[in-house]
Amino acid sequence: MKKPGIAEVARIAGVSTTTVSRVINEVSTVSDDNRRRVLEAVKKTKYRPNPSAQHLASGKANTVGLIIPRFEGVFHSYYALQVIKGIGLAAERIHCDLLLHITDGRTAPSPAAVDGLLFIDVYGCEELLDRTLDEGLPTMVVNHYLEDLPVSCVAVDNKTAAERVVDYLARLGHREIATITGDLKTQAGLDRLDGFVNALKARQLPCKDAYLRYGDFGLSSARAATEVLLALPDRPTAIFVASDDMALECINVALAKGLRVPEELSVVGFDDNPIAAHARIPLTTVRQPLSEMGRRGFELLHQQMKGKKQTPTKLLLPTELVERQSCRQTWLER
Amino acid sequence: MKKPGIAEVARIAGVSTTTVSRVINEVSTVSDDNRRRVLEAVKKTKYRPNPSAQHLASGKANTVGLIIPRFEGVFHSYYALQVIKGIGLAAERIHCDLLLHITDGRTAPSPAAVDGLLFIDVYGCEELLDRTLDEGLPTMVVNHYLEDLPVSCVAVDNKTAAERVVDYLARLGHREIATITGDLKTQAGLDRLDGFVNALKARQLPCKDAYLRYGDFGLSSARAATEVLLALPDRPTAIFVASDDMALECINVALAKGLRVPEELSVVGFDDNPIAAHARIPLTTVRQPLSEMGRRGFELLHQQMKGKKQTPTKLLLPTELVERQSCRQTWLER
DNA sequence: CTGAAAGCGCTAACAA
DNA sequence: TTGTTAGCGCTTTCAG
Repeated sequence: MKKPGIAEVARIAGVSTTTVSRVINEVSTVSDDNRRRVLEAVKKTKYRPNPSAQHLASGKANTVGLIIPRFEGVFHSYYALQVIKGIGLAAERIHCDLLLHITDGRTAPSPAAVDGLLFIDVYGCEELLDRTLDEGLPTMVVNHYLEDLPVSCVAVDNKTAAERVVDYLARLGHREIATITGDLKTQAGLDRLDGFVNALKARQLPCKDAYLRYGDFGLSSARAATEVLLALPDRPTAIFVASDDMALECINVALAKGLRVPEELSVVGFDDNPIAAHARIPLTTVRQPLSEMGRRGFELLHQQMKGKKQTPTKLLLPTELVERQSCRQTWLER
Repeated sequence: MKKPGIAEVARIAGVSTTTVSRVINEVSTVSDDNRRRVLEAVKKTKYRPNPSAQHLASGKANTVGLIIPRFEGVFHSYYALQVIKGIGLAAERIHCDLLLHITDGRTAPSPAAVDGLLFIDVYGCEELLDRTLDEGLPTMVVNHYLEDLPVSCVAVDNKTAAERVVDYLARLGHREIATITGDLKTQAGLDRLDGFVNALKARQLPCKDAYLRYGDFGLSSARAATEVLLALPDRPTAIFVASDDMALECINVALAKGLRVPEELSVVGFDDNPIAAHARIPLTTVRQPLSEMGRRGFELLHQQMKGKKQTPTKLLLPTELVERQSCRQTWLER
């Protein structure tokens, strides 16, 4: 009792394999009568078409390659998983296969095996990306906005998010605003810093070098940065921290030094980790649509795959400032 | 300039397609001379075999299906990602493709498309697993130990880990030991509780009902549980918490109530999250070999795939107690 | 609306 | 050691 083939189904239904193929692919018109009989035979035999054969015969793989750069940093948070979730669910919905590759850029799915490639960021995979683009394979990059490359991408609008944090803090009356950055080797880290500095300048707020502390998304770096900041003679009244983990650590340090948060120090994080809402002092932070980024990326790629070769789509997803209890109006302004 | 096929390579090398196939698959013997010429032609044409065609012709897909249950809880920590990483790197190493499916159990990769199936846990996918087993497809379950099913699995030895935590705490002189459990719908949650209770009984330590607080891996549940525990007239001197996130929250609550940690309350977590080492009070916790679990699971499955149908392998991976600074000897015993 | 026949790109006997 | 020849299981013209 081996696997039934399309021929077996055809025999049972009393039609040709062509007709079976037609109803499987919901293509062309088939008489209701025949359709019914085929469906019946399919159920009876538990027939499942062989994807490889379909691919070979039709030229469509119905598969997208998912590239996850083999970069340690990627795995240090729940970040990537959220994105993968968005991609995975979107793919599942339309019954598209995902070929997962965690790679340092030197290995990759065979172009012949996929209809398109979806990169979760591009660390170390720049060459691979270039090659893919050359081959004309539909490609999408998620979580990294590539300004100059003719490739579709969807990322979170980190700059605007940072600017809005500054706006928010400024509206609360803060003028002495510092930041603890993320890893500046990442685009997220860089953009959040950029947006921060831009907003400060735009509002003519002081932008002291001493207020720019460089972190790397690690807790230790946040701790060190906070300590420096709080020891400053003109210590800031608010700190924009580039991740929730770091922000929570920042608050810990401040509290330990006897500072009251948010009364004497306002802190804003970034991510909206589940942990942020449940922290000792519920954290005001920036929510990023990670799953949505994955979903949108996949959906856009999928359109690209079946549509004409459109010009690359570039998408920047908006964030949302989630107000909780780690910020307060400065008494100076009251 | 379309994709070169094996025929094109053969033509350029001046040999038959069979010979090309032979050198591609490193099979049978080919004269050094021919091998060289084929390799050259391959390089020149940038030839890459079409996996679907290979699959169809050879019957080997060189692909394993990776099943991730579509269960919200799975995505709430960095947990799954570590496991995926282990699997992904192992697969990459031997150039095996991974077909990713995030599913609620009602969809699955076509059995014809894969040589084996690797489940990351089984929530909601029990039926799928049964069906797979019936079909005789090589199967492996990771992160869930299935005692009674004839299926290979590798999981973390949560019970023993919990027992060793109790041992450790007891050696420190603690007798009043409480626990905050994880979600008891998960095997990890259940086993950690089991191990805890067993160890208490084995050492004839008090095992009061009031000391067993049910959490769900969420921070709120940890907070509530801790508050109850600390309000007890005979409040425990040590708490074993089923996850680092919850343990950190537990410490937060204790600290807020004016308790000193670890002087007045020892806390042990579980996971060894990156965050545990960098917490205000570096957390003593249990390190679980997540990536290794993934890697081992994959490797075992792979052997199963190419070897004979062996009897299922069941593996329980040992954990490691990481001593940091959240526990202390009780003064009672000094 | 239906089916016969020709492959899709590759591998695997089987001969030579 | 090499090449010839059938397919693998499906889709797709192209007639009917």
